[in-house]
This record gives sequence, C-alpha cells and structure tokens, in this order.
Amino acid sequence: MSTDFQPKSDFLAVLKERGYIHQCSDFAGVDDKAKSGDLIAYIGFDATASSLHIGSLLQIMMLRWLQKTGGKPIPLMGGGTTQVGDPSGRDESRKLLTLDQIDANKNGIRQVFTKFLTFGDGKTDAVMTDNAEWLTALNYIHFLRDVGRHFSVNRMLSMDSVKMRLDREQELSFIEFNYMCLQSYDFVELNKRYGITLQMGGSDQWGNIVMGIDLGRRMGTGQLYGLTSPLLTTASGAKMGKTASGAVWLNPDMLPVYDYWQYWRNTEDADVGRFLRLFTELPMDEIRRLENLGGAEINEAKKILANEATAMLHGRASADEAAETARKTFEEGVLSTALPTIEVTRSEFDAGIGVLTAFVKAGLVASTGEARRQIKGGGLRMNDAAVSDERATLSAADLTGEGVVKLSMGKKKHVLLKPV
RNA sequence: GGGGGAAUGUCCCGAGCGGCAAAGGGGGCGGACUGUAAAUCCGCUGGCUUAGCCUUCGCAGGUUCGAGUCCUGCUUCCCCCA
Repeated sequence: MSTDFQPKSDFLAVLKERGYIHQCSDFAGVDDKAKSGDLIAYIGFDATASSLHIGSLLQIMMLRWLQKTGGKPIPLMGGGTTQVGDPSGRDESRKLLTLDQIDANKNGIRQVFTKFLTFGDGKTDAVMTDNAEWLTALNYIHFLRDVGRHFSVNRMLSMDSVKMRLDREQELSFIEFNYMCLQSYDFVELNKRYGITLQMGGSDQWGNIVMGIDLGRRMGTGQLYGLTSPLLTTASGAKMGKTASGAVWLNPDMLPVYDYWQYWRNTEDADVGRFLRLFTELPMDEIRRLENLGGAEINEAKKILANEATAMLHGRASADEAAETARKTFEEGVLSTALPTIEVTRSEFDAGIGVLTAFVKAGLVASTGEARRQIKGGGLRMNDAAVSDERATLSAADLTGEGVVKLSMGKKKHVLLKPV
C-alpha cells in the first residue's frame, strides 16, 4: 500500500502516524475531502452484545480522531443488519438474535459513544444512526429491482468471507449471503441522508466496504471511499480483548473500572508503544519517550497507558481511583476498599459461608470444583494468606478492620466480600 | 433416487479393540522465576454436600453384567454415482 503517501490533512496524518490504517481505497481522495473539511464518515457496529468490547475501541477512536480533526463522525448501529448476521471473519453461522435482544443491546452500546464523541446538530457533531430505520422498511421486490440488480453474484463469490466458507465446505446461508448487500446499501443510504463519503471499519470489513463503494458508483452517489484498520493482536499473537472471564467490555456494569484499568496495566512490553498510539491521545514525542523506557521502567509507561485509556472511557476521576487502588494493592500491599466488591447479606454471612462457596460467589472461580483445584495449586488466598483447608468457613473473625474479607485468586485478581 | 463417510469433554482441534470422566494438542487458569511484562519450567483444565455420588461423546430406542465404542430408526453435514 502507499505507506509512503504523505497526507496533507490532519485526519489522515494522525491516523497514519498512530498506526490506524491498514488499507484505504484512495488515500489522495480521502485526504482531499478531509483537507477541505467536509469529510463525513461512518462505522457500523453490530448489536450482538449488550456492550461493545475492546475489539471495537480502535474503530471508536478513529471516529473520535475524525471529529477532533474537523470531520463529522456517524456511528451506525446495526439494528437491521444484526437481524441478518455478518459472516465476515466467522467460519460458522451466527445464532440469530431476537429483536428484543437486539433492542436491549443497542441501548447498552449507545452509552459508550457519548463518552468518546460529541453529539449534536453542529457541523462536526456526531449523529447516531441505526440501519433498522431503512432496512426493516425495505420491500423485497423493490430492493431487488433497485439495488439487487447492481450486485454480481460472480463478484460476491470471490469475496474472502464467502470464499472461505465455500473452500472449507461450510454452510453459508442465504440470509448471511445477503449481509454484504445490506451493508453496501447502508453506505449508499447514508450518503443520501448525511452526505457520507467514507466508510471505515476493521480489516475484515474490506470486502463489504469495497462492495459499497461499487454500489455507490452504480447508483450515482459520486465517489465513495473506504478505509480499514489493522486486525489487532497482542505481541504474543492472542486476539485482543479476550480474558478468561470473557471479553473486556466497555460498559462499567459489564466490567468494573478497576478491571478495565488492570487490563491495560498488564499490557505486554512489546505492545506498549502501539497501544499508547492507538488508545490514548498523548502527543507522539511523549509516546516515543515512554515506549523507549527500558526494563522495569516500562511499567511507568503501562500505568500511563492504563490511566489515559481508562480516563477516556470512564472519566479521569474513576481512572485515578483505579490507579490508586492498584497502587495500594500492589505497591503498598495495603487493602483498598475500592477493589471490586461483592455483597452478601449479614445473615447469610453469619450462618457461615464455606471458603469454596465464597470464591464462587466472588466470581473468582467458576465452580467449587475449580476452587478446590486452585487451593491444591496454591492459587487462592483470603486476606493475603493462602487458603489450605477447603472445608474452612468464613466467620466474623475473618473480617478486616474495614469489615470485609479480601479474596484473591492468583496475584492479580482481588475481590472483597462484604456482609451488609 | 442409489452408494460411502462424518458428528467426541458446551472454547477450539482431535484420538478413542465393549470396562471411560474418555489419549494428545492449542487456548485458558494457577504455581515457580520476574517488573502486576515476555520467554521458560511445573500443576490444573465435567458437576456436587468429594474415601463417595451425579451428568457427559448429534437425537431416540435396543443388545449386554457393562455402550463413545455393537444394532435399529431419526437429524444435520460431506463425498461419489444417477
């Protein structure tokens, strides 16, 4: 690709410098648009869960930078397309969600955008859209005549997402096959409604985006553009955002702020620079300084990464609190009452809770069986003392001065159990 | 329409002569070493009121003291022939 392309616009300059760009259909075209100040771009988000997770954060950041550099960002909620299911990057069919689930999910997801983007009616204000608005109203025959005739099945069969399924002789249902048509149509529709000329997305969206550009040409939208971000993996090759307990969610009711902070704090050395560029807005020379810290000093950079990333999503105060909690817990070895807390009723507590059950309640282990195994392996601690007797019961004597019991699994995961 | 294969531990891949809670990986979790890192080494990786009990190999029946394994029917997928 044109890695040697020298952007004139702030938007592309930032994206390029910080490593957001994987492919672009026309660098010069997007650059001119951005430069002239009337770049309006969208990214689609499927409503498959009640919160977005870290995997979508890169996309959200691109919209944020667009806004900061004078463009207009349009997050598109896939209220319609989620009803169909995107086969891209998947080797088997997605389960179809019910409409109620999708609605609930949309509400959960919406919250995140307001943290990263400014919404309103101004020129660069973000506008929330939902493709259910136009997709659910489509008439099948009309759609086929007006839009469907522009699609070449030959072409669609050559798309990576489709080819992969066919090559592996895996089922690709007709409904999924239509997903890309709907996404292409979204692009055209958004162009009509908002004057959008750029669609961004993850690299797995490239095929769908290009199809949208084509469709636009045939339906007379004028030139459309596409830009994708690289697929993010950690330096050791793992997909980002997956932990044992699930994805790294962005909504605080799905993942405590402290855990979110910890996720960033535990970044691998080799990823620190890349993540600072992508997930914080620190100036580049500051980032260059931080990523060059050697040995244990790089931990300072990780703290800054955690602080900045957390502050952007949850606010500066929450980030500071998480940082302080971590400092007390790890550096001073002092109990912080701001650790994630699980409450139990006083009567339940007084009746005597077994250690095994306590760890299950805290969510640190999935079953009493796992608790037993972890105890054998020396992985569970109560008030920082290793648990050795699986038959032990919690009692008032185990309460700390703060009136809680600190349960730990491994060195990093701590939860407070609090009788109320 | 005919013939032949396949479905395994609810993360994935995958072995499995009638005695199986079921080999081996990957991934994940824990321990050691470190810097809350990586790499490496070790342990664990169905559930429970754990010397025991319960539930698992696509679904439903059957044979057997005993079935993931054999038989019958069904579902889904793949291949070959028409």
